[in-house]
Amino acid sequence: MVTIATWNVNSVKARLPHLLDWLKQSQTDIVLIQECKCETDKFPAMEIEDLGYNLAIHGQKTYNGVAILSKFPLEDIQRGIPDFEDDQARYIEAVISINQQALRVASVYVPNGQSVDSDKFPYKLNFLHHLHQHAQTLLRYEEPLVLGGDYNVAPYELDVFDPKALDGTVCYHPQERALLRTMLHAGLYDAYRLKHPQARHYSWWDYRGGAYQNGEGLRIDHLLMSAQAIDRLSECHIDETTRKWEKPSDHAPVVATVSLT
DNA sequence: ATGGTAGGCTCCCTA
Repeated sequence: MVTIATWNVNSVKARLPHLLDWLKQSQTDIVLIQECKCETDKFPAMEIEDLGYNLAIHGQKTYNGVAILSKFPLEDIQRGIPDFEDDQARYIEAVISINQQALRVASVYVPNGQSVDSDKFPYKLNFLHHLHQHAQTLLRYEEPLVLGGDYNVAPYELDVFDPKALDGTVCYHPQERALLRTMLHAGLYDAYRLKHPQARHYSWWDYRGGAYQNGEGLRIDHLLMSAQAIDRLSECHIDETTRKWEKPSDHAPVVATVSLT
């Protein structure tokens, strides 16, 4: 059994104690993290390596930044979506060898978009378009594939606390939901939703307005898997433990267990 | 109620 998680940590330096504690207690094999908010050479690599992880980092100062933590060896590291010019560090991909079997993974941080009338919103749609194009390329390999990350999109009504009020706002706008659902209809499977078809469980809660205490969240962090990976999925859950800790990330980890021999 | 909180970094931007 191999466990794989995605977690937007909102600053790897500010969240290092939480990250280390969570890694120790959860013993997750592969962790895809987003919003590291630090340059590659300033990444707290030693503390994480000391817990037995290999690292692939695509860092950036102040904003963005993604990384892959893996107890198995990492190969063929790719930074950025191929054929997509982007000065923001939002995508890193690697091949993980597990008992001579290849599992391709990526840590993805889709732009938030800020608001629908912002110029960041078309950038978000363009990013999703290129992510979809690249996913199509990867799916043609017919391998176990996990594209995990903060997608900043809640695909269905069940994924937001107030679908009527939020309809048309960023993270729940028809255009971005359509783009994410295009990926889901083109051969990628949403691991959490597959295992919990009716559950209303969120992965992100705004820091503002006591959103977590009020149960006002969105399910925007996803583990999207190819058929070859989803066929081996035995379990998937959202781990709210860390969201209850002092000074938490606004996101909770999404964790899947896959049987790879 | 056009706010609220958090992180990084600079007196503001992003989420």
